[in-house]
Amino acid sequence: MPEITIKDIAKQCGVGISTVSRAINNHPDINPETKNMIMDVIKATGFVPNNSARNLKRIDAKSIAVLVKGITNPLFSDMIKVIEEETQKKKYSLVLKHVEYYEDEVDVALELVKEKRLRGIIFLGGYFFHSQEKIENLTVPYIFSTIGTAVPENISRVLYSSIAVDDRKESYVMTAHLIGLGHRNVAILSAESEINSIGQLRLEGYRDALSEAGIAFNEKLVRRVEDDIEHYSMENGYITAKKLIESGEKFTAIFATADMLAVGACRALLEAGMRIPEDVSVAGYDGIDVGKYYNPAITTIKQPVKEMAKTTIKLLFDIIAGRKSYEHIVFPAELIVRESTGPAKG
Amino acid sequence: MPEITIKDIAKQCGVGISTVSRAINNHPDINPETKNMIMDVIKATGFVPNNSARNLKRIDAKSIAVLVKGITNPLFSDMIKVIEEETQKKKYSLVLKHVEYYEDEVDVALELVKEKRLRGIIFLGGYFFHSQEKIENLTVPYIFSTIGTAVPENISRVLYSSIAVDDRKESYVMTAHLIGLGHRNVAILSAESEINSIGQLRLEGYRDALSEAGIAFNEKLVRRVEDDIEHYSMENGYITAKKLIESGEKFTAIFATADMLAVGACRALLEAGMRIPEDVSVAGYDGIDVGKYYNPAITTIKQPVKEMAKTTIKLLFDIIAGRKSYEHIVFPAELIVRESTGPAKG
DNA sequence: TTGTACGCGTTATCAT
DNA sequence: ATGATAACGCGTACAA
Repeated sequence: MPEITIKDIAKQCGVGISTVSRAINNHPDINPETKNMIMDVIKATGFVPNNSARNLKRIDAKSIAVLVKGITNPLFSDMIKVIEEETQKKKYSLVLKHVEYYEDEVDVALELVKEKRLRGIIFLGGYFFHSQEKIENLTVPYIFSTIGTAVPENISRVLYSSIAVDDRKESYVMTAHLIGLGHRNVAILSAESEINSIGQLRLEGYRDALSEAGIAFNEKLVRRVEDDIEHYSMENGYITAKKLIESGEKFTAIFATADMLAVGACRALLEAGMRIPEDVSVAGYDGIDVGKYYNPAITTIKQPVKEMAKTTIKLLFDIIAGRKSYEHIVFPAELIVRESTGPAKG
Repeated sequence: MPEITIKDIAKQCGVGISTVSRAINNHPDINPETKNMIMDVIKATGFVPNNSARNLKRIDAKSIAVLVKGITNPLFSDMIKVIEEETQKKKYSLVLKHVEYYEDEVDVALELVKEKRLRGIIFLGGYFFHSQEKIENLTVPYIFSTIGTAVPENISRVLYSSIAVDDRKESYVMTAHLIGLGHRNVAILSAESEINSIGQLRLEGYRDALSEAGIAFNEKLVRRVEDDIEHYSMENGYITAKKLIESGEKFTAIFATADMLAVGACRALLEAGMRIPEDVSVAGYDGIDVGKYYNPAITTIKQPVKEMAKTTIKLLFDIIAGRKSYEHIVFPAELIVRESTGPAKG
């Protein structure tokens, strides 16, 4: 089928191509009558301009992009919402791009920058071990928002910006909370083992608290989630906690390094006939809704998602405007004690 | 900054533009040596082809798109995963596009078809009250996958395809289950009131069951969720259930028309000192993970999400291949009785 | 196997 | 206010 183009519209209206273009793009230099007439024909024919051609020609798109790796993460939804709002306020348009787990987010970014003439990028999720060489090709400002992400340590810090929570420290806080309640055998449900991954950082915080309290680190209490299903899922928390229980290893508390895992862990404990927190305390991490509504409500580390998102987008626009060149901001998180943690048994 | 183009590469390599193009696109007619040389230069310079220009030229992209309205819906994640897999098997590429709640999904589709030379579209989420006129401009096959969606009733059914669950019937099944347990005062947590919205359909199923059992419909037991926060969220379930409780209206069961709402409702009941299901039964709808892991596990209507997704993508490819022209498929859902529903009190 | 030249649909520039 | 025309960056006939 012969796609209808701006030329056809021009012909049908008996005007020049540029006049049609003016009508479409709300240009000032056009007679209202002509414009109306053209718009009528466009409506009637159902003409839709080709974005590829537009992007090709357009110098300036006034748009930024968010590259999201792991759309499942409920924390991202909130962040994206905030980013969308702020972007609109600045009269920018936002390109939301979902990156497959097997894709390289920098490659995707590189493509997108050219394709859409982006002015900036926000990376949400993913691990960042990109070659400095490659990332130097990214000629627009970009920010790593490290919620569910590790900050790239192998790249010069002046090259990029980041917004993060100190995962190691906050994880320490949570573990210390449990130890403070008298728990000596604290199991941890942990995900990725890659260096600098959040999973790893949270594990280190756990070890920090242990060693500070003079508690020997027990490898058997560190349970890695299944690798072949989604890492931070309730199912994985359930499976991993179940294995822990069946292992016979003694513990009075479980620190699940994500609320999603904590929910699954709770279920496993309950099914095994254990009470929470009377028999076993359960702690999560992230501060997502489900922990608040679960029964029992789950003690967690709440990341200030909205504030982080606001800061992220503000920083990006500051960099775009040349008011800043880069910045690395660490946000404090908050320990929220709810019903799932209590004094150690006995 | 002067963006680097295919011309620059050609010049630097001392070859013609088309040769570079051949190298990039894995064309057969090219000397491996030449190709390697070119690829090296591309790597070194960090050249990335401009997708807009490519799309503009390319006649055939072998790609389809999924337009998702309401990325928050956990059901969508599963569907998308399946669709991605099947699409890859067919050697097609998939464009995943998030549609804002205020955007018209057909407009977005129209744009995208031109921009990316799509061969087909799957609509996930959104309400479909589009003018037939507009939708007739959509010249590629499209399917409405009605999970969290209402099928467009105002458009000729030969124009589109749909994959759905009979919301009214399944809702009837759940309500009948509760009535069968002896419940006479069943409250319902319901969302949208637009005609043919899933919220409305599920409400009708509820009324069907009531009238069949000879139970008078009590308007006061129909609780609409807050309109200004996300409809199908735990928070909304919590707030709405709390209001119901505080209203003093008598009920022994709550049918939450989404599992997310059910979770919030459970929390509200528990906080009010009620036991589930001993004092009040709670039923959900959708069959998402959280219901399975909640305490108590929530009785629900499980939509066969994966099967539906598989059928959707298969149907789309059938239509693209011309093996079919359109089809409307209704999937049976499954009542899963778990811990949150039991005999009526007293 | 390789290079040249045209056109994809649009916007921007320059006349008019 | 309007129209002709040159890019935008790439793919692809076609010629070599």
